Amino acid sequence: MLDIRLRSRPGATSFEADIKSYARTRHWSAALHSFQESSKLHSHVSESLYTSIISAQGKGRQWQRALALLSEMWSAKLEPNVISYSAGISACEQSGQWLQALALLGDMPEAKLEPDVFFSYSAGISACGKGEQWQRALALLSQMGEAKLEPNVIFSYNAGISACEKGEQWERALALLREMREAKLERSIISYSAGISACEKGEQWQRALELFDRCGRRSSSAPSFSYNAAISACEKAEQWQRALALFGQMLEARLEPNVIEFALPGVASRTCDRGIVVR
DNA sequence: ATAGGGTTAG
Repeated sequence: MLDIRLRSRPGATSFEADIKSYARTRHWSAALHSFQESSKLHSHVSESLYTSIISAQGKGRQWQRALALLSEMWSAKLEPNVISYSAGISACEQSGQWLQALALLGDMPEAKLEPDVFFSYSAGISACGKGEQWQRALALLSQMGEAKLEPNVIFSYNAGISACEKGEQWERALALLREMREAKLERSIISYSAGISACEKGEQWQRALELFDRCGRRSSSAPSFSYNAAISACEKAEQWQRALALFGQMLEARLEPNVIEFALPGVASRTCDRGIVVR
């Protein structure tokens, strides 16, 4: 009996668990609803719970809600910290609201918070990239340099390369890769993949393949991304033999191509009809 | 001790 009553009015921890599991399973509005219930029942809602729910709103592309929750924190006498702000910036980024993302980033010093290289800046740079604001993305990158936000700027560099890619600035993307090398920053498979994609958009398939060779395409983190970008570059340049060769290499390396990778070299219909590999 | 996002293809 007692158990049932306890369950019908769950405590804070149970709400937290519920909310997080809703967020994991992408039930954003259920997460928010659960959160609102929990706010009603408990006088105190933790910063971390607010941050989780802000993040969940971002994933559900509900940037207005995310921003509203962030300002609600102040009225609830909670102090949003770097993590809360980063979640907010990220929410704006995911919703394509680069201006809002930059506004939040700019608000941080006023709240006596120092933007974090790992998340605040990279989310802001990504937001600019998505909004086709590569100049602003690069401005943020150099702003970080001035603020001496070293050494782990790899994430931000990668976001910057991607911003150049989206803005069709392949030369600048390559320049960033070079800068990374000079600064002795580790260029991950992600850095290279973003660079390859930039070359692809700029119709520089030879350069794309050069980068592909350089990145080693070993099974580090997500090698299929770099294969994908390289195959796509060949496909755009009508280098179908090369695209097929890369595709073959992918199979040899025991990477499982997905449907799109099948489609790219123009072999999709034949191979897929025979039901090979694709699941 | 509890939260936060670095890439791509169609």
